[in-house]
Amino acid sequence: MIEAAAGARRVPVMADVARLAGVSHQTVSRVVNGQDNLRPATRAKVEEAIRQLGYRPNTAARALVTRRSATIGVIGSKSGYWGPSTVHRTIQAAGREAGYFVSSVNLQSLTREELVDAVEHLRNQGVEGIVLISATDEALEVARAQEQWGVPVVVVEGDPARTHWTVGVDQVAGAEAGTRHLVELGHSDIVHLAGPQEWTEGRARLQGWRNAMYAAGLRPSEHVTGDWSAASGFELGRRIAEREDVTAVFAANDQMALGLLRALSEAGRGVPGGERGVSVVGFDDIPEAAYLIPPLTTVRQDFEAVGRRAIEILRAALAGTPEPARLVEPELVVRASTAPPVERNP
Amino acid sequence: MIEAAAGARRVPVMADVARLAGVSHQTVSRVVNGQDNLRPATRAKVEEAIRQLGYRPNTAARALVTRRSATIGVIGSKSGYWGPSTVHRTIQAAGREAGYFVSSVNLQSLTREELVDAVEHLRNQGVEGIVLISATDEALEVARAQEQWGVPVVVVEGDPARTHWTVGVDQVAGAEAGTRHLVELGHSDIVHLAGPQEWTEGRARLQGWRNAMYAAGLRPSEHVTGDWSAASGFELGRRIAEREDVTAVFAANDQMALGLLRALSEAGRGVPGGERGVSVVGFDDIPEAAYLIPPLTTVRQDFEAVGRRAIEILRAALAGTPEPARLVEPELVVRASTAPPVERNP
DNA sequence: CTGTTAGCGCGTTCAA
DNA sequence: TTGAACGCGCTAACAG
Repeated sequence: MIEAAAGARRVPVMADVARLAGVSHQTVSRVVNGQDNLRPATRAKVEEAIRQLGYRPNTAARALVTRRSATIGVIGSKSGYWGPSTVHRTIQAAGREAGYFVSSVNLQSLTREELVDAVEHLRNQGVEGIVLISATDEALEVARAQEQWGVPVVVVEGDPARTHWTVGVDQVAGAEAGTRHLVELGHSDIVHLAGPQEWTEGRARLQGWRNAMYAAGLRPSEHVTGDWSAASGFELGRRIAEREDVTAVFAANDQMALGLLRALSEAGRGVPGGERGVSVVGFDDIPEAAYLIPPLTTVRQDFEAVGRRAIEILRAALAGTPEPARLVEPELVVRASTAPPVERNP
Repeated sequence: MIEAAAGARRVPVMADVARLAGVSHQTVSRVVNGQDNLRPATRAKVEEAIRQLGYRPNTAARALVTRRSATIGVIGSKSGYWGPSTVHRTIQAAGREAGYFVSSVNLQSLTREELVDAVEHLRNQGVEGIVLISATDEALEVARAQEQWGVPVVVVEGDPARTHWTVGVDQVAGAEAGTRHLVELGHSDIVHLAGPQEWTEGRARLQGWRNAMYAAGLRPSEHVTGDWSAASGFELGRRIAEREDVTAVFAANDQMALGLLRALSEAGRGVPGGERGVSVVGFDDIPEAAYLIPPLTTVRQDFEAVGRRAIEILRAALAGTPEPARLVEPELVVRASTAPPVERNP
């Protein structure tokens, strides 16, 4: 370390600022932390010294003494679906605005092992709280043990019955609205192209579809289950396309709807019109939804609201004044992929 | 703090482990850091004590004394396009695998001010290095001043001439391949639906298109410039659809191609066939590309390779053994949206 | 192979 | 309103 001693440029520390300003390091600390019992002249001197030296407080030292890392962790998943990744980005922005550093870890798969690993990783970093984005059953189970984690955990789209703090969109209401729209157009044979049932969203949307069917006095036919991907929407769509009685499909997300649109198109079944036509409703309102062929009627989720709300809840929990879960309302966006069914000639 | 002293459960520290194991805290440190000059029996004792207490090292204290935060920062953008966000997720995974904590900040817009802010934020956190994902001119300019930042910065899709460390896909080669494919099918009037020209990707793809046109002895017609979104692809596509002479379009990304497909469809111009048909090539190969109507021929980028490579380069830079930039090769994926032009009856 | 000592840079006492 | 002393939990350097 001879070089350092000899004057190689070191990162300036509080003591350097104190020396330059002619005060104690303690006074510098007060300026940095915005305390008000300081003579304006003193403050000015210190601020000038800070500027001149380009001083910045050492986060590690501060964290060590305050026992607060000013960091929160976010657990997302590696798959880049529009919804979760938008929530993730919003959380990062909101977390930073709230004065936190945001550390992320993306899971390859939502297995118990990977999840526990991620939590370990974040706890090692000393995060003050965690937001968990992908709510599968396994994730919820792990999150349930949060008392042991020592830090509050907010689960996005979690099951209120199984997690302490949660935030999300009213998935059931959204699915009901999407299905009801089809019912009101006159459809009665409405198939549900469902999402994976180990996801809370997948289950809730299935439930909403059923609710709306029963409410209309219709018997929900069986549903088919995909994996959120366009590929699965296409594969399952081919089978749906063979069923001439079907006049409408409510898909659990826009990607699957997209694959479905192509399957229908290939099968020569128009969307929405024509004698063998099929109406399609999606879920999410991805940015491309309005530009599909045809433009997709879908249920919009305000992912940014969810992300912001997640941070609000986490902050409240950290402050010791927990807030109740509150659902964000989804909104039906009607475009060109839905229309009344055309009379069929038997 | 009487409660604490009275025995309220504290987070265990190294000294607690040492006491329980009957060794010095230094020995515990050695175990924790995996040094090998330890008697197996001692190590076992310590490990048992660690397990029993649920001890975990305090990152802040370690960072303070080692002057290493074990954290790297990633700067991305709030817009959630497939490419950048895939790279972002991969970087997070690769960074963590390399033993780092990964702190992210997503920019609302890529203005100079926001960028400087993000860098400040990350430096305050004491990150050891930074990966900057969105390479616009402003971003590159800010990155250029990295000598002042005190930490190495890797720019994804940066301009090798203007940034120290960079990694990316050979955009020019990709655009050449996409355009050449159209040329080889027999098209000569190939329009380029370009990306924003302040993005290095946007410029490089334009350049590749031009190169391929000249190489084929064709005169590149003027290009139109979008903003990467499906909306802009649709708007510009409507104008392109009016030009009956155009038989092919090379779009700078898949989202714009998606919007374009709809514009062409609305204008009654088939893709790819028919007398007024238009062939379309995209760029990126988003997961939905294979399920558009028709399935999109496009240039695939290996975003995960880019993300992994970014971490490799950053690690090398941190280790003081910088590696040269190396481009990832893109790959043409031929699907159904391209075909030879049909003879026109004038 | 293991223990002792001395900080890392900062905030929290207290006293002045 | 300001300063001095102390310690946060850990690793580095040395001694044994």
